[in-house]
Amino acid sequence: MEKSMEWEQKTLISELAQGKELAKQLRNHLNPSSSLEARQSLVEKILSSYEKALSVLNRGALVADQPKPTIGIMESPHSFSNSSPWSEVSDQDCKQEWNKDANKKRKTQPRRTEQVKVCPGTGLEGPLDDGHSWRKYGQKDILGANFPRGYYRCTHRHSQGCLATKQVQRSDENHSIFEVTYRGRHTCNQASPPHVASPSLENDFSKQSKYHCQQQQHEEKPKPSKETSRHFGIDCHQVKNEDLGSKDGIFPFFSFPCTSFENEENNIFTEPMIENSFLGSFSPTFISPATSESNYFSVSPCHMNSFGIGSENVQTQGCELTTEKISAPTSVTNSPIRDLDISIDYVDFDTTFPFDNPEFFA
DNA sequence: GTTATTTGACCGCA
DNA sequence: TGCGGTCAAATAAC
Repeated sequence: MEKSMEWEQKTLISELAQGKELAKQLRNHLNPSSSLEARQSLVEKILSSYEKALSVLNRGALVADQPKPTIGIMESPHSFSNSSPWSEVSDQDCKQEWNKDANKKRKTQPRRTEQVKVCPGTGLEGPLDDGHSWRKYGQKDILGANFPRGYYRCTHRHSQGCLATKQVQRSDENHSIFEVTYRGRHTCNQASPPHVASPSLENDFSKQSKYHCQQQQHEEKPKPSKETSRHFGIDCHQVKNEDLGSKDGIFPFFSFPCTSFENEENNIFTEPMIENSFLGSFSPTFISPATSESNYFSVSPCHMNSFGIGSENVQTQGCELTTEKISAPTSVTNSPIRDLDISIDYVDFDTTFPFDNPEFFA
């Protein structure tokens, strides 16, 4: 508990410090010779940092007096209770929603959207490995979208009644970006074999020649072998929390690629810290296997700083982000920690934290 | 033979 | 009634 608070504190400090650092960089970019792109990028990063910090604070205020769920294994949706830190509005909604027939549509179901950018050449071979196994159950042309939307559900749907689903939609504007929308909550307890190369989502969409536009074709690569698929990477991974009207935290997690945690200076997640603070509490999903659309990507070190989200465009849509869970799938070959699922929920937030202490913000 | 994917059909909501 | 989401049979891959 104490460790958790310390970790949260570090998170806040890290985010704020990062914001400060980025602001400094932005200042340096204020001269006319600096590119607009660079400035915009910095602004986004700064906003991201502060949003992150604020979300931690907001959530902390919300959950301070509430018991925390154990992380990792998604709670059964039927087990939602008002004692959950994710209660508030969404709990009721979710209970209502989830009590319905699992097969019924749940349009109001809380969801979270991630944007996964595929870097051509280093490309991404599939949707993010969020530590769960997914099976595609449908694909649909969406009005106004150039690319079809893929529908996936947890492979443990039948065996364990896991109702989690996700939708993968290739972005129209940027074909290298996949928007992954998660719905439902994993109730499965995964105990699967290690990562295995799997069919790629990129291929999935690539195969659909009718959706190929000329512009895109140069981006599309021939179907890589399983071996080569390991060398693809994510350039950017944006995470949005949608439907936050629910304030639910049903998907209270970020998901981002991370590095191998080898740089203690840039990463607050040093290996010992991870082992001591995180791994011990992680669910099996933390070390879950590759999924049918798992990624095997290498991640540039810059993608993991401070909270590991720094250079990621982590966005929260709508209002507050009440809880967060961090998933940091990494290359099997690159990282000693393959899948990192870190829930900040796990961290107890103490409202007695000395925010009024000037030293904290120094 | 088993498992995963594809795809047309169906259902329900707006 | 159109559209998004899901089902389930057919097919492919392993």
